[in-house]
Amino acid sequence: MLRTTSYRDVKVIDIAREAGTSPATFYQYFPDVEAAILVLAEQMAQDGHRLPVLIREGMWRGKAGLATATELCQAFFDFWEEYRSILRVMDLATEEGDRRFHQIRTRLLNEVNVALTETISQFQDASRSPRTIEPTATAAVLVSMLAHVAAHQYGFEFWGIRTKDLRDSMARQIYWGVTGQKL
Amino acid sequence: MLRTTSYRDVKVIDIAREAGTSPATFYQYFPDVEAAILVLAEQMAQDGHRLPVLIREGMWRGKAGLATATELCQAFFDFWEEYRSILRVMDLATEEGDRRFHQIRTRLLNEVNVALTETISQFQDASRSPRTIEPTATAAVLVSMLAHVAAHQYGFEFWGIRTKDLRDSMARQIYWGVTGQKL
DNA sequence: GCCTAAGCTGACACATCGTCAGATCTCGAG
DNA sequence: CTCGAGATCTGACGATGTGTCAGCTTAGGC
Repeated sequence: MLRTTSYRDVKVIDIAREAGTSPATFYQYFPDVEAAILVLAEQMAQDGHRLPVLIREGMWRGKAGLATATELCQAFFDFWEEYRSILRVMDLATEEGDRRFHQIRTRLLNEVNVALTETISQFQDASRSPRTIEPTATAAVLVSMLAHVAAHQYGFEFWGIRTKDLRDSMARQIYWGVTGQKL
Repeated sequence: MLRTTSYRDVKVIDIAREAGTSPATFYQYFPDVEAAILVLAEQMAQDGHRLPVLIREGMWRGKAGLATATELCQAFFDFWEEYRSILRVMDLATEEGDRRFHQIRTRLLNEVNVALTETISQFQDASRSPRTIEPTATAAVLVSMLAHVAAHQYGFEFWGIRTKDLRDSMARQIYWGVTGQKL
C-alpha cells in the first residue's frame, strides 16, 4: 500500500479493508499504523545483512577495488529499489525522533559503516599516512552518499543523469575515500 | 508545528487552532495541509540561493579549495539545521511523487549542482584528463552527500561521530571530487 | 459433544474532514 | 455618516476515520 498511497493517507481502515478484516482486528495486533510498518522495516533490515558482506569479502586494492566499490553501489541501488517505500517512511520517522525506526536504521546502516571503517583503517595503517581524517567519519560520509543517491536515483534520471554514471562516479569517490589512492 | 508534531499528526484543525481561526478559514487559503507546507518550502528555497553563491565565488585551487569545500559543508549544516523539519517533509513528498515538492527540491539543489558541475568541468578541462566521469554525475553525488549528511547530522553524533569530523571528511571528498587533486 | 481460550467484529463515542450557506467585516462612493 | 458590494470568516453538517469494549465465533483438546 505504501507503494501506491502516500504515508499520510494510509489509514487503519484501509489496511483492514485490504486484509479483508475490520479495524478492530488490526488494533489487536498493532497499536498504530507505524507499528505495522515497523514490522516491514524489521524484515527489510534482515535482508540488509547482505550489504556489509560485500565490503568485507571484496578486494579493495587496485582495479579490483574499483570493481568492488561499483558492486557496492549497485547493491545499494537494488536494495533501495526494492524497499524504497519503506525506507522513505523510516527516514522520516527517524528524523522525527522515533526511536523504534531510528534503531532499525542504525542496525541497517551501522553494519555497513563498521565494515567500511575497518577497511579504511586497514589502508591508513598500511600507508602509514598521518591519520588526519577519522575513518569513522569518512565511512559515515560515504554511506550517506550511497543511501541518498540510491534514494533519489529516479530524481536524478529526471535531470538527465544516467544511473550508470552515478554509479561510476560514486564508485570512484568510494574507492578514493577507502584507499586514499588515485587509481 | 512541524518541529514538535509528526507530519502525519499535523491536522487542519490544529493549524486552525494555532492560528486562532476555524478549519473552514484554512480551506479558503489552502486545499490541504501539504499546500500550506509548500509555502514554507518555497520561502526556504528562496533562502537557499546562498548555497551556490559559495561555490561560484570561492577559490578551488590548493589549500583555499579545501577551505571553500569546508565552508560549503558548514553552510549545508546550517541550512539543514534551520529548515530540518520542512526538508524532511519535502524529501518524503518528493519520493512519493509529489510534483510540487519535487520542483522546489530541484530548484534548491539543482542550482548547487549546476555551480558544482561548472567548477568540476573547469578542472577537467585544465588538466586535459580523459573525461571518463561525467561532471554532472559527480556533482550530483557530492550534493547528495552534502544533503544526506546534513540531514542526519544528529544521528551521527548519536554514534559518537563529531560534526567537525564529518565536515572535514566531507570537505576532502568534495575537494577531491571537484579538483581531482589529492592535496 | 462439550468446554476453553484465542481470535474476531459490530457497535459506539468521539475526532477530523471538507463544504456550503449565510453572517460579518472592510472600505470607498455618495 | 450611511450604504452596499465584495471580501472574508465561520457554524453547522454529513461523511469518514479512530480506538475501545462487550459479546460472538471458532478451533481443538478431552
